[in-house]
Amino acid sequence: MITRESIRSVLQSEVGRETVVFGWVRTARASRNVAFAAINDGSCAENLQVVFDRERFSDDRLSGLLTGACVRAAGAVVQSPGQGQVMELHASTLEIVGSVDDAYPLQKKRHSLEFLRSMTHLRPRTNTFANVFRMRHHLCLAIHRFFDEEGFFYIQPPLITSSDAEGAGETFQVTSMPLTAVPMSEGRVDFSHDFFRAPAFLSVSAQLEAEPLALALGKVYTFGPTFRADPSDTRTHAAEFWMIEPEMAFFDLEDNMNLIERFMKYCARYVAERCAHEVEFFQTHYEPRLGERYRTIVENEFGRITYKEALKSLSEAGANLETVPVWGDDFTSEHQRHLAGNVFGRPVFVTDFPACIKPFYMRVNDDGETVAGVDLFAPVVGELVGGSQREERLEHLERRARQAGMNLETYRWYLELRRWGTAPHSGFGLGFDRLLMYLTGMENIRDVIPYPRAFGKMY
RNA sequence: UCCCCGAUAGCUCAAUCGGCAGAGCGGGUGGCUGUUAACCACUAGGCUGUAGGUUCAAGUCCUACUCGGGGAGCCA
Repeated sequence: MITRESIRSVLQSEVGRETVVFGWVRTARASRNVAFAAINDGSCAENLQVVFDRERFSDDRLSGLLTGACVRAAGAVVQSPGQGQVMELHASTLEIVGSVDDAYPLQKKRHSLEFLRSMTHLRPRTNTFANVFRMRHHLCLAIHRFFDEEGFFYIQPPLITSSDAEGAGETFQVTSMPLTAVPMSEGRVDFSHDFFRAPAFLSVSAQLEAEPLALALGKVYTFGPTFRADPSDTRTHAAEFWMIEPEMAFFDLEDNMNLIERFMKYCARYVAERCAHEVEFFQTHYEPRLGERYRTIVENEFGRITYKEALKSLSEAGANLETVPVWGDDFTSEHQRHLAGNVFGRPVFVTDFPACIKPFYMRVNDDGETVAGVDLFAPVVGELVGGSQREERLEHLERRARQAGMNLETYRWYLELRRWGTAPHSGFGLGFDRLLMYLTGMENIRDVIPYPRAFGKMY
């Protein structure tokens, strides 16, 4: 058994005792009488300064104390006479657990995020990525806590599905057939030889699978990976990302929006409290207005306008925009940023979109031409959430599915939910990694995911 | 997929009109010092992304490609 105390624990404890720490050297420097090493073990953002008395430690023993080396140090926790830290470890023993050679790529100085992206195995050792991944953990917990406190049940939908979830994006196909010799029959792929004896895909959304659970358990949420084969090569798209998809029986669109807003406020408050050091770090190094962003989320009510009102607002801004949308257009990222950034200066809900630009499952409004859908646009990052009240009336749902050219037989189970004990219900989807971008200020989704998968690239 | 920008030492970047390849950091050596991305001196380190072309001369201009970044579209 390895005896060891985390640096987090050391820094939170009292001075005047012996301990043992392990960690990676961030910086090291030697003076005539003493040598210093700042070591970090990932348990917290702060380094522990370890001091070596040079009468006790020969030059030879200290020579392995290089940036990146993994070390074990034992000694006394003492008050630091220096300025930069409250306490430090006065070492009695030093062991180089894992040495480094001079090819170790991480240096004391700042590296570009692009450079670090090329080494996903090493970048967690930098302050930036350690902070991102620590916050990622806390945000996950915030999400589970929020839904638990709200009376939701956490469900795990299948990742392999038989449907290609209408409208949600391109799918990755899953097969056990050899691609070099795909069984064919009458010019078509013969799926009777495939693993499931039918085409199978990686899930692009858990919504359709979550609805039946909501119509039994009341309030449920999913939180897991989603796969999209969209050839979108942008800083906000990943081929594999995590989504939060709550689904609630007896929720109309307004209930839905209220929930989204409570969710966002809860997450921001939770992270601001639990990750105060990390938030401060990101504010200092990446987004000077991050604190303001948190305050805006927590303290202000989100904006709420309809698609129609948004169109009006955008046409008034006309000259300042590249394009002005007309009825039936989807909003571009420029429109989203304008509404959230310039018009409201805070996250804003846009509701009641034309039916023709939204999927078949969104509930048709009384006007017959719009649907009870909602998007949440945030300043800087654009669309964060997409949701809707679901169409619970069988005849409406069938009509819209037919209009969309869908094979009703494939969705028979989905339609049966409306045939037997249907109920008004709503839900939404939120991109977890984008939320993390919003709360860290990181501007590329590839910098908030440990091993990003993107169009044309596996890091 | 389209548009724009970029690629120079291990890293971050300079290099004027096309005219000798530079600095800081990191590495090595020495000095100084309870130091804080320590500091000072010296030192090693380069087929300027790849392949062609123009020119007396190309890091610099032209073409193609590769890789990286940003934007658009689509979405979360």
